[in-house]
Amino acid sequence: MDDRKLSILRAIVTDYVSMREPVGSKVLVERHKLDVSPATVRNDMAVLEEEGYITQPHTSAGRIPTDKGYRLFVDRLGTVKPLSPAERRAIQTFMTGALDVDDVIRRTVRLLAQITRQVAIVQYPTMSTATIRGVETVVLNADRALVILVYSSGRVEQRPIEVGGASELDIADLRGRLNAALLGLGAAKAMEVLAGFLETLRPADRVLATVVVSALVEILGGDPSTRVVVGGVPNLTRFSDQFETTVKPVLEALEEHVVLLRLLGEASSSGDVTVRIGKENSYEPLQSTSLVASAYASDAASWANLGVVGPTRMDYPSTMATVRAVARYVGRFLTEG
Amino acid sequence: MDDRKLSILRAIVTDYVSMREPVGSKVLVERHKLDVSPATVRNDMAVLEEEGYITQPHTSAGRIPTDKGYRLFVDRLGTVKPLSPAERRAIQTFMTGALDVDDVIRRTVRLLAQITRQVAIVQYPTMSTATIRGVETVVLNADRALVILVYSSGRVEQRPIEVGGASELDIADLRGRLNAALLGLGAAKAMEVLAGFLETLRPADRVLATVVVSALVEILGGDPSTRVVVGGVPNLTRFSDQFETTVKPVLEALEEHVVLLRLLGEASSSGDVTVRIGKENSYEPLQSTSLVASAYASDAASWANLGVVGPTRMDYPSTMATVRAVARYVGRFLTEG
DNA sequence: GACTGGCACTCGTAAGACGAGAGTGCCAGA
DNA sequence: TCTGGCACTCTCGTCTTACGAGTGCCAGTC
Repeated sequence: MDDRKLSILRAIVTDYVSMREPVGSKVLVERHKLDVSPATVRNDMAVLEEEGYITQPHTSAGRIPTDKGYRLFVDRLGTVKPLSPAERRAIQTFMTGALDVDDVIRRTVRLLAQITRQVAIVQYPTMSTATIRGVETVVLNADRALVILVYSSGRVEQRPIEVGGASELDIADLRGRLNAALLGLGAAKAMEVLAGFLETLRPADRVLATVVVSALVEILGGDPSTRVVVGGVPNLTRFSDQFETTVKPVLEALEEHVVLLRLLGEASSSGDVTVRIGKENSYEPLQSTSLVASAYASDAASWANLGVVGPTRMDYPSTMATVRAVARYVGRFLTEG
Repeated sequence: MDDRKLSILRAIVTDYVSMREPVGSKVLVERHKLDVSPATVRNDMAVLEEEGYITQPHTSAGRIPTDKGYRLFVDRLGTVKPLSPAERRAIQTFMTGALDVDDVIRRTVRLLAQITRQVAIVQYPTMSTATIRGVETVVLNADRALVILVYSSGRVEQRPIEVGGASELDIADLRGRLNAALLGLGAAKAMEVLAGFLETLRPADRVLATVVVSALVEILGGDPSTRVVVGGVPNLTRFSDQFETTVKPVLEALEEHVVLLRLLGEASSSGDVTVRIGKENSYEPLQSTSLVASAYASDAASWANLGVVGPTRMDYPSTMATVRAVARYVGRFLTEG
């Protein structure tokens, strides 16, 4: 991959992000003073298209980046864009006067949505370090049983369920799998795992599992760290084109808090800001969007996540810088007072 | 106002609500077996239009109801539509397994959004009966002061503010006005009043007042009863027509929780379900929608509000029945345990 | 006096035609 | 390897036209 081709890709991405329309060879040469002719650029673009980095909406339109193109841009081409003084100031001061954790989170969401002008998602901080010590089941009679969740802190929660005549063997087997999957996890992580747990089972086992998992989800839902707060939804209107096909699924996805929790968790398992672009997202309704996420320190030992969701056509350098800065700031605020 | 004209108005409203397009004289006669000819209906429609109950989107289209038409329908024509068995069952069971108040509210929002297929708004229940005993101010120096809020329970909250050189006289005057407006109110009511407080002042006084009111809003924001939870936002997509003009302002309005709190409070100050249709709403971005709201008992002595927001073209009888039923059920659940 | 059938009229919408413009791919030549 | 030139394609906006739904009005009937 040629240096010039990379510059062209970079130019296409930045131009498309700011102009919001397919970019052609001529305007590209003009706006980025590449020292070659449009024809040369066209040849390079043909290669870039061949290799899947850009695509044409239709013949005789300019090119737009593909998910793969954005990925390359984010990984190798994006230059770190420093925050504007106004943004820096906003981040420095947005916590002054925060009342409690609820308030901190609400402020964080608002800030993140406002600066990035996108939809912000913030997970509640993990306050307890308790992890799951075990899942137990107690069969009461042919129809009913108890699901019991034991935390390392010693706390115990239980829910009655209807087992609809499942055999004790089945129940024991499921319990084993659940323990294998959940042991040692915090509430939030456990919730994430449960979100994808049913798919790991044979369809025949899912009837019983659905009931048990629901009970566990209800129990875990009592823990603040399994919750997320969403803000800046009106920013979705800046998608503008195609409402029914693009915005509707995203709106629906944003109400699926458990899914959001999982996506945030997947995205920011590594240390720094992480980006999931379009189809890289495991959740289909969000595959026309990108997720920029980061973990933040919620106390000395534990982490929670936050991020923003926006169109794949987003200003990645700025967004990443903002998410990183906010995550660091909130982390410092929560851990140091 | 003639009996037949009323039937025609009723027919127009129900037809337009279910078909979502302007309704003409011919189809009206066919679908509602009115025993008159289309020409007669047309004459009546001309009168109804004259009197402002219906209107034509353009010359050769059918008629659609105006806000005034819906109002008459709601007040005099709507027949109470009983809930479907499925809905009744959903309401009966949706609370089973609720963990805490947070969970009750989340479940209520989800239920309300799901049954009405509209956007649901639920105010947090009022848990404390504390009211405001007084607003105090302490001037620290030329620039800084303290705003102090004293509750009847004895609790005291304070915030520092920057007064930017306002005279002690101005500050005392403002304090007097605030006390007059807020004394004896609960946190939620106080928040509602503050939402409209600035407009009651002369523009010259607003600079200082803005600062003080913000401080009070921050303090009051600590009380759960000043919070609202919104759900079912994806249902907005069923507006479908005109995204930019219709849905965007509504989305933005839905993030203005203080405004929502005020609207809910205004709407359901009376006992039963209340409806605000289109322009009847005091908040401009929501004037293309209707609000159906009701109070619910949050404990033995106090009330909070809930409701749904939808297009003015909504099924009022069903929506009202649902809101009423949910409000009653939640009230009973909270007061009786 | 109230209702009805008939008729001319209006106006939005869908479908087609058409030109302009943007952008491309390709090729021959530097 | 790059460039200028050129024919080609495809979208988009505009214009025209035909259609159909729905109306208002009027003269006639019960």
